[in-house]
Amino acid sequence: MPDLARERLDRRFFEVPPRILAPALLGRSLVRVLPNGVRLSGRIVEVEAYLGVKDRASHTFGGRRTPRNEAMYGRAGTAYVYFTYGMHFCVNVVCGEGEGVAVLLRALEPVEGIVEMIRVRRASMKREPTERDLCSGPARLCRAMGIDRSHNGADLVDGETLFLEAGEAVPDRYHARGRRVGVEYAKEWAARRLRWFIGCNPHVSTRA
DNA sequence: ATGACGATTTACT
DNA sequence: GTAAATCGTCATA
Repeated sequence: MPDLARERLDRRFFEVPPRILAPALLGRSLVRVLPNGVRLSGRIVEVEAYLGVKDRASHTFGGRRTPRNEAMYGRAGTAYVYFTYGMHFCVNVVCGEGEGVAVLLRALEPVEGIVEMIRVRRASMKREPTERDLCSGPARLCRAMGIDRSHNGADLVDGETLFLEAGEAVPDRYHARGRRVGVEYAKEWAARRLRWFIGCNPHVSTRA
């Protein structure tokens, strides 16, 4: 019989507002297939919604549209990968209807390819990484999963190297919410509770 | 051409 | 808790 958790999420799943998609992504699987065929995956345990042109914390705030954020205006189910702080990549799931809205993937619980993830993450740390160090942050998970500039604009619905599988949705009663991280510059938008995570999960980036 | 700034992570005090 | 690392991007000139 088919393994329902390994079914892909269909396009319609992503064609919803970011505040709907964000919590719906908890418990789903982000899958990366390396050039050598090795499969890496993680269960999504923390996300943030970015509400587009009206949201001061969003890269598309005020209708800003540049080569960098172009992918964020793409069709629902597109990956928006950006480079920041001169050294880190972060990945978003574009949603809505081409209006520049997306959900940032902030933390995963490693599932497949953990040994490979440890090997990669070890390179950027002085001490030996623990399993909790691997994907507990938006840039950490990209590093561990081998996600970079080349995945910007990739299709997470039909893609071959980076995509989402159904996994198992997390019931609302296990959801925790809070302010988004690192967006203090966004003034009143910084206080909005647009971050969702699995409250009891040790792989989230921060619990606050 | 220049300068300020990150949707972060790491190590160190 | 604080500070350094590090550079692509974009607004300004």
